[in-house]
Amino acid sequence: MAWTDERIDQLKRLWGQGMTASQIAEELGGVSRNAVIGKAHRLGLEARPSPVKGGGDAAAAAAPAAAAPAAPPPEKPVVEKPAPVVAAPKPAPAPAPAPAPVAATPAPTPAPQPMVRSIGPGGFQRQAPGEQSAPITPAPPRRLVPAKPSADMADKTSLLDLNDRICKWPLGHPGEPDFHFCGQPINPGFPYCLDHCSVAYQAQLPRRDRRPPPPLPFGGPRVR
DNA sequence: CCCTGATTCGC
DNA sequence: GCGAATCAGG
Repeated sequence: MAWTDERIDQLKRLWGQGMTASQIAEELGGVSRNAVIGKAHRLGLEARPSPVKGGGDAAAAAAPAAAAPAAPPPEKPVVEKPAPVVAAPKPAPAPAPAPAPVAATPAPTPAPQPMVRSIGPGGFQRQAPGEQSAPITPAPPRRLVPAKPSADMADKTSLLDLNDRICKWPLGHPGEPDFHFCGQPINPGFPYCLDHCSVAYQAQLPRRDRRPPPPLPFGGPRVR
């Protein structure tokens, strides 16, 4: 994979945004983490705080000092990554000069000027070049609700009701108010009742009778 | 072990 | 110029 102008530009932006070499490599595709680092150095991009560099104090004190005051270095999310689209979390800005809520300052709200952002592979909005604050407000923690908040749920099988004798087929989606499980007696040897076993398991057809899998959109998952 | 970036060096 | 191999800290 060659370093086209476009890819070099992308490398510069992502490196500047604080993405790790691994994340950038995954984003670009077709290159290794080493390739990204090597290219970054050849381009003369600003060095990052390295675990190896300096006498320990030099890198620990000097490097973050330059970048820390305004924006702390991004933390890597603890989220697992089944897909490469989880990359590029935006660092939370320092909370010190937190802008007052919009409701509290109704008077002089400047007209929102159109902000140009590109869209990443996962649908997230990339931070615009001059943009200082995180473009995406971190999702607030979900409100915790009792397992059975209402009478509607009284006879539903909740997560806490699950045991090895009842069907664990989920009905609805986690987080929704009526999310629950089937709860019927299981088909012995399976985690689901007979009905849901018939949904969960399908007889293996002979190869010649199988319908070829539909082509995945966008060329399918990346090859690594 | 995993991760990180830096550096080296053969191509 | 490129990037795998290697180093070395977290």
